Amino acid sequence: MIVRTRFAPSPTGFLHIGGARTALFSWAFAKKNVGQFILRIEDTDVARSTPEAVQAILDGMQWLGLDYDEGPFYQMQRMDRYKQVLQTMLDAGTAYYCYCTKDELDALRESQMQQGAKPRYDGRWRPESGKTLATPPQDIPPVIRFKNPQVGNVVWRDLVKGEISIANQELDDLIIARADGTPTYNFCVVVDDWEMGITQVIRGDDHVNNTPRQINMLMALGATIPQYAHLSMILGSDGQKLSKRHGAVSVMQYHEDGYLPEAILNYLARLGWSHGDEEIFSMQQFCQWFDLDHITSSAAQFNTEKLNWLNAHYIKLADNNLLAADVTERLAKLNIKVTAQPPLLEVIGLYKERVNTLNELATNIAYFYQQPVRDAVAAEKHLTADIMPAMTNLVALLKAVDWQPEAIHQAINEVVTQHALKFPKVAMPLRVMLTGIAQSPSIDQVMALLGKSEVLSRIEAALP
RNA sequence: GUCCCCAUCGUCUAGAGGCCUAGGACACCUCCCUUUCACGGAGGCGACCCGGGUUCGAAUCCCGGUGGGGACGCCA
Repeated sequence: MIVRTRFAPSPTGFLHIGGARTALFSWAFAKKNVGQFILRIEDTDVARSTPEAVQAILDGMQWLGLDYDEGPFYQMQRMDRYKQVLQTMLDAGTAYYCYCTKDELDALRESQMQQGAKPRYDGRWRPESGKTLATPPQDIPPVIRFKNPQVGNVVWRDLVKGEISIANQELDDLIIARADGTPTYNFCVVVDDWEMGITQVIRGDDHVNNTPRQINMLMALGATIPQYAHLSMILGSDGQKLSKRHGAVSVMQYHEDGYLPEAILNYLARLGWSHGDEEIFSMQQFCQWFDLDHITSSAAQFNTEKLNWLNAHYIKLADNNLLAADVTERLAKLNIKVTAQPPLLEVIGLYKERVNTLNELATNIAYFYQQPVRDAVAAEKHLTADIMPAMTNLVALLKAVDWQPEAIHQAINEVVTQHALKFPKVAMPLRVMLTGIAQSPSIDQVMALLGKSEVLSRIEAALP
């Protein structure tokens, strides 16, 4: 049988890091098994779904390179089909109308909670042989409920958590269609997973409790039951649950912040899954290795340091032309225009091994294209009066230098010797004068790239 | 409250009864490299939640406890 997996986000917000990992694992599982990966937008919550959110999800998937073989399907466009199935269930007696109002239900829930019981529908409109139902009120539009079995257990072997068993007694008759006739999530999922031929449902572990209900509905419909794999959640760096209010950020925010998709993907792959001691690998490699057996069943905490490490790694590997295009845009956002000189490709070559993010890369090289922003602490420490004679001397020497790193280095050395100093004693003030800060790559290389006239003018501007 | 799930260094993890004196990675510390900061290299610190069982032998299996998380919507 062909493996078919799906990612089924609801468009009520952006694609966040947890959703991205779920998508990644579903995608990888399909790739690994030469199957198909389907994208399905679960937009039945009309009140909260937005076209912007749909777009944000699509953008996120695209940025990460998570391509799908089918879809995106939109549940709102499948209404007719859901209603057909609903009618079938009504006819078969596996679903029924319920005339309870929301207020009635709220009151019921509250009293059950107060008694320490699990809040659940009490079945007052559930048809039973020998039971006489009240007369349906004319003024209340009914919802449709699924007639869940009341005895026995629902048991399935979860592909990551192992055998899970839940008693039907714990389940109530859930609403599968609202009073306005629109079907609800649990019902649409069942119909779609069934009709789209999903073989493995890979999703967040907050769906574990929905699974027995879905299995019951699938059985009521005579459908094939897919396998389930429930992924544990990703916690924020502080160990707390990620939520819209707390720490959850869009994957596109990582783009903004200067992370490469390769780094995000590699990081996410290792968050909850492992292949021995492997830490760094391509998506191609990941798709060959990926399996459900090596997924951790416990929650994982997000760790920016490790992401940074991976990002730094992938920046080192990245093509300079790609980095140049990206960094040019980032600099433009800072109102810095990249000019032909110094050559951006060379500047990037000098800096790509020293940064964690593309934003860092952009801000670190900004001084090549605008006057340096001087750090007060560095200036106070290194731009001391006693060094100025040497710097003045350096300017004179540099004017005659053939502008190559070696020659520049020699000129500095000459000043060092003449003034009986150590190399850093000259290099550090130079660094601050040219870059504004006390850290940079080899100063002669920086100077070579910056260009003779610019170097001279920056030093002279810094001289008393 | 009820049900479900989870538990190895600070963090991500390896671990399928003897290979474990518990391995790797990030972070941290030290040293080396050095022209500052990084990069890189070499070391170091650091964990099996607790208690019972099963077994010749348990991080691994079972039970209980504790702790954490999730679910209990006319949300998904």
